[in-house]
Amino acid sequence: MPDQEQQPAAPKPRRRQARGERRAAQLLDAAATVFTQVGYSGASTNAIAREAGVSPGTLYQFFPNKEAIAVELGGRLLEQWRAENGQALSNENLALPLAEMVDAMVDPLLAFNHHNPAFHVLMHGPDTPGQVTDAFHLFHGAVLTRIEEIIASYLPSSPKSEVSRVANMTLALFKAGLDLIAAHPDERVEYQRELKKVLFRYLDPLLCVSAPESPDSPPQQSP
Amino acid sequence: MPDQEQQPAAPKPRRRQARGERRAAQLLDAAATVFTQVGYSGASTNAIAREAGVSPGTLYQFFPNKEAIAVELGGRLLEQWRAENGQALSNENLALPLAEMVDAMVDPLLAFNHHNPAFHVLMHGPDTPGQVTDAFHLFHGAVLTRIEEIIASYLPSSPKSEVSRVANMTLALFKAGLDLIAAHPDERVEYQRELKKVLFRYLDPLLCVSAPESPDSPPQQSP
Amino acid sequence: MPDQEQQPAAPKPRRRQARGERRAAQLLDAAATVFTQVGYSGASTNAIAREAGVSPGTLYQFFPNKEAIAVELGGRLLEQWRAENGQALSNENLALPLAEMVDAMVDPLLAFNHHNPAFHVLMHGPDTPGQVTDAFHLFHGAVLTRIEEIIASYLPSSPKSEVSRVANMTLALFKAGLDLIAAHPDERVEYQRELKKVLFRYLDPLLCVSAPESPDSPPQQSP
Amino acid sequence: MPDQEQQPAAPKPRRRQARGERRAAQLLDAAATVFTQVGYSGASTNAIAREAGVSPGTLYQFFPNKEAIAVELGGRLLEQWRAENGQALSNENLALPLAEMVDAMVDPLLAFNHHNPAFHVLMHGPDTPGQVTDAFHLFHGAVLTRIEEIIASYLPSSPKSEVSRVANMTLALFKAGLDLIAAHPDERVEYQRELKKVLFRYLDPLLCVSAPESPDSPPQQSP
DNA sequence: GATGAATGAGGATTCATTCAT
DNA sequence: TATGAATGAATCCTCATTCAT
Repeated sequence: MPDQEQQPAAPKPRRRQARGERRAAQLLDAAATVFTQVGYSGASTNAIAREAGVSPGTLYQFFPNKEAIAVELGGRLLEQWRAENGQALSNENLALPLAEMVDAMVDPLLAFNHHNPAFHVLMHGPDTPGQVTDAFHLFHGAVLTRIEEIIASYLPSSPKSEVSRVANMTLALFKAGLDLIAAHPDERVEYQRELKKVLFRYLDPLLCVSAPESPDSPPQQSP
Repeated sequence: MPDQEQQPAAPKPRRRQARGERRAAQLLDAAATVFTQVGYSGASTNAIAREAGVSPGTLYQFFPNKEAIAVELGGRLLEQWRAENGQALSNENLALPLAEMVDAMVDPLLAFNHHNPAFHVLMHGPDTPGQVTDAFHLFHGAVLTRIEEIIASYLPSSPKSEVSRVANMTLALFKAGLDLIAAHPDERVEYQRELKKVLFRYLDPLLCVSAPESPDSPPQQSP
Repeated sequence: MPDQEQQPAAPKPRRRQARGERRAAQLLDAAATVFTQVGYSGASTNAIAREAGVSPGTLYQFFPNKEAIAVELGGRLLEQWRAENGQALSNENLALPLAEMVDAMVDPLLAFNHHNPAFHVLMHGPDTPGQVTDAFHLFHGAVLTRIEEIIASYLPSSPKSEVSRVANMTLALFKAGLDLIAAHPDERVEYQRELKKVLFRYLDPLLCVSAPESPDSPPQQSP
Repeated sequence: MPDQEQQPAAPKPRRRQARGERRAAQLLDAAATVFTQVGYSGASTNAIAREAGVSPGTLYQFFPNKEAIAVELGGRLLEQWRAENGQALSNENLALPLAEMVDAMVDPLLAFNHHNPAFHVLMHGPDTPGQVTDAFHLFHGAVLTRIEEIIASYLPSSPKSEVSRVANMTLALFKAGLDLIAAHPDERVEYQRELKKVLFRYLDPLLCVSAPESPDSPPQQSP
């Protein structure tokens, strides 16, 4: 009965996994489903357990509370995203022209969101402020940090606060697009195109200013 | 126990109705406060009643359920918005160049939202889908319709579906800006400026194409 | 529909009473019953509500939580005790010789406890430390304070700390007697007598020392 | 994986039993710790297992239920007490004058309780009657029996029922003292002295009456 | 109209205990 | 034998809504 796990350096990695790891994953799957169906506040831990086909007690063997489920689900989505798309983007895309960069980010992200609708839910969090503690800040923050890195590479001479602001705005625009697509599933391609327009047009002028080496940037904001 | 209230325009519309009207307003005020503090899902009808200084039973004398409160609050906000800003915008602004138009819309809207934070809450609705039935569709729809009218006046030759899409996107962008400002209250002016950039840059190219009669379309944001 | 209550000085005593006051009392009665049957930790709020013939929600209209029930029940018992026995003891008994004083206190207290077995429960509190917060400290403290007053009147020249210690011990002895009687209901008179012996013999020598005017106090502690 | 343990008296009582014995002891230690911290009702079997560093399943391999843990812990405490103090007291002390007898019992008992705070917990049991079945009756009974023996030796001519009653009262007084010391840890010596006063004064007159053969009964607490 | 009492299903979470490995 | 997963009823408490007064 060998452990699936291979961690040569860790002497006692606690083999609480075989069944447990599977259950945890099962529960996260269930949580993703329920979150998607009824939102975060609407999701009851009992409903998640039921969806996972286990008893409520079992859920609490793996997660100390509802928020922790969201946290871990967010973590898993992030990992999954990186596993699927991470490497490609990390390095190469930073050199791309903006239009292609936007394509290279938005298309896979929207595809990912399409296959993992819980992503959308976690990006928004509950409408009840005060419950937006760790779970969503973590997730949101992780995404934001990545965007900041990318933006920073395009705006190397801008102050940190502005980079941060542009990143925040970019993320907000993306979320807006996510909402629209969720609200108009039959116009997903159109809205996807529209979203990319928004992002491109928002970011393009910013880049021209701080990247004067590209001589023919269409819009000049202030002549 | 004489009524303190003086409504010169409505001479004597039944003491009861006057008092009732006041109660309803009181309750809507309370709802706005509570919604702002704890969000829509977080707001309990009991809390709203308490905030209004009345009993839960009284609340249900004026509103059949929690959602109806949101509906009416939305209606009242819309009315209030029109009363304060409506006329000015309705006609004159349609002729403005885009940059000024964006200013003329965004600034007052953000100011309005600043003074009526429930606006923000109602624009988003609960994170629990399925509860987003009437209340928020109504409100959202009302706002959207107005935006569609404006967009349509700028894009007279575009098909309705595209006008609608652009309006939806515009509204979504505005909501994104609302979120950002709510999340970064100390950078409100910066984000306000950023939001206007986004809107202007998104809309400007659309207009150029379909409105060739304005010769100097290349954006001049602030002359 | 006149208010039962007569508070001439209070202009707005809130007439939330008629039914409510009755329910609250009902709930306290039920709580007393349940506490007596299954102890404080064993008493579930649902069980108390059921015993009172109301729904759990109703209970929470009157008491914010389980502990508050204990607090109010303690308060009510104290009031009831004072109403029934207070005046008599308050002043006159302080002049009595100790043996009569002990009789005058222990007999009515035990009788009271016999008719209000929740008294016993509240004197002990839950066996779970950390839950012994307000509810039981309040009750215990109220009883203790009264004992301290009495003890102080017998030991006028003793330092406060010693008075307090003697009072604490006296109360502890009384609680011990309470336990014994609860554990041996068929020997109540015998244990009652025994308890009085304990108290008398414990207190008598203390008094002699500080009250040298009583010449023939049987035990002399140090010859 | 050699056993660290060395039990010279039991040469080789099965490796398993040795380990098992150790586990049980481990669990009882953990139980003592947890009981002391959160009381009997507050102690969850999971918490005990965790404190012992084993899994809940393991706990149930040694004890059929929570109560059994208390029973065995009580047994172990009794054994331990006997091992440490038993012989000395058993025979010799019965001949002592009361004052010395009280010293000879109370001091070691309080010391023992100080080093084994679970003793206190087990003496009281849960505040939930009905759970006070075996576990606490056993423990309490064992202690009581010993006290009865001692009392009986001082009251040889009294009826059994009275001996029993005096023993019960004595035990109750001792428990009261335990409580006081637990509640006032910084006054432990004072309360210890006070407790001995109580016991001496309670028991002394009883003894004089039925034991006239000791000529100088009038108490000399410390010669 | 207004009040506050009443409801009862449901929510998150715990826990003694059992089972599969 | 030890583990940790699994159970499910029970706990305290909340809330939208209704009802008697």
